[in-house]
Amino acid sequence: MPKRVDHEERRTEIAEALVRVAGRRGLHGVGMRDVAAEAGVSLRLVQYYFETKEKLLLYGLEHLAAGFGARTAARVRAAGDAAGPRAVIEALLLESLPTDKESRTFHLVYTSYAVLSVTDEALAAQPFIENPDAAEDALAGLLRQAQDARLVAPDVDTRTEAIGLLALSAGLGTGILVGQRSPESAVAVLRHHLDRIFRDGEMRSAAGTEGRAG
Amino acid sequence: MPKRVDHEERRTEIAEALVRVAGRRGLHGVGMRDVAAEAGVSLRLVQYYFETKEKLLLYGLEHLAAGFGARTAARVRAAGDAAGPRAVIEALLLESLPTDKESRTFHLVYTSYAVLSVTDEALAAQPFIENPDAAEDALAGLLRQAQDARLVAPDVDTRTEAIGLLALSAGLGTGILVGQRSPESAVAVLRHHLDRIFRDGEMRSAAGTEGRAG
DNA sequence: ACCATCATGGTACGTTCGTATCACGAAAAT
DNA sequence: ATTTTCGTGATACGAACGTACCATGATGGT
Repeated sequence: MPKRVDHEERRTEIAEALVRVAGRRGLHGVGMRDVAAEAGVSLRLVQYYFETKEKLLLYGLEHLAAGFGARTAARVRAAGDAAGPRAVIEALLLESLPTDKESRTFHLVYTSYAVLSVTDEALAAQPFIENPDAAEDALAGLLRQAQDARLVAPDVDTRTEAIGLLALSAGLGTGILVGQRSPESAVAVLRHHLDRIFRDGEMRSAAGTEGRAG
Repeated sequence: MPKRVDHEERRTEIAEALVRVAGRRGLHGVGMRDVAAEAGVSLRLVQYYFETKEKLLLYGLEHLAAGFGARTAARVRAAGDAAGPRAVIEALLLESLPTDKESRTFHLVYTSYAVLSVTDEALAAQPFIENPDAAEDALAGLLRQAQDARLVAPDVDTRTEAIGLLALSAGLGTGILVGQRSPESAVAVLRHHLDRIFRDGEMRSAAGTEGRAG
């Protein structure tokens, strides 16, 4: 047999080529031939590793989501070493803003997938439910953690606040994507809301501490 | 000449057919023939009233945006007769949530357009900047108005809050669209944030009134 | 050394899409 | 009454797309 290539690695390369061309020309209008050319392989090869386009798209979505998860985890880990919950939360939310070109590509393609999944039942809407739910749980946990550390007021509904922050950052992200809003202003708005949550926490928990512990 | 048909009316009918089929099968994968069949006319007719597909898509976007604007204005007008700024703002924000099927279609197709506009330069990104900017101005104005009526604390940055509310509602809308979130919970989150803005206003402006006016 | 199998290339096929072309009836203009 | 222009239909065309098919080196197993 020939050189016994690593299939998974090859699939990854092709999937990344798919994401690249989708970031340039849009997920619509990306064809097998485009992916093949971008990956530097023949059309047959793309067919070989992914038998059908649908499977290619599905794998591309999984790869995209996995990459985002890893990037976010790395960013959170990097921020979580020294700083407190606020920094971790900020890192988590800022990662989901299309600030640099790489992040821009991710958000564009991911949003394209999300829109596609509404009408194309083949593209499971599962990732678009599970992943946000996981993020929501994580963020709610971090907020609760901050609440325990008296950085956030005890009467704050961490679940609702987590939902709101994620939806806010998603909305700001699309605003950046379509060119309506600058990344800087989006970051400012996001920080403003974080300030609100954490500032209120300081004030009220300080008052609460006085009342309770003298 | 034959029956001298109203061009604009015909274009509207076809554009609405476009939106309908786009809501069912997605904006991608909507072809001239599909639109023609949905509108109950021949392919040639679609070509006749819109020479090219690009022009059809553009007109469809304009029609969609105009319809949304009219619907929002009507809803705001209906709410603005009796109630205060809070009700008006709530009406404005709730209209931009895909609660019923009609609104769902609008949001899906509009979002599809937005995603398209990022890569297809033909589809002007203009509507996706101008319209949100207008909504932002309107909402900021309403908040300022509420601030003048002492319903919102004077130290609230109305512009930032308007941006945040709109981004929040956009993000919640996508969450509903992909099936991650129920319309009810989205409405609850939105109301929660409105409560926060207006509740803080009552408390602080009451305190401020005592301090200033005794 | 042989052979079965893996990796890869080239290419053809059927479909669908947007667009262009040809054709014709019908009514306003003259 | 004729002519010209408008509205509409049917259909053809070229391109692009996803997929299928055939071919062929290369190499690990025996």
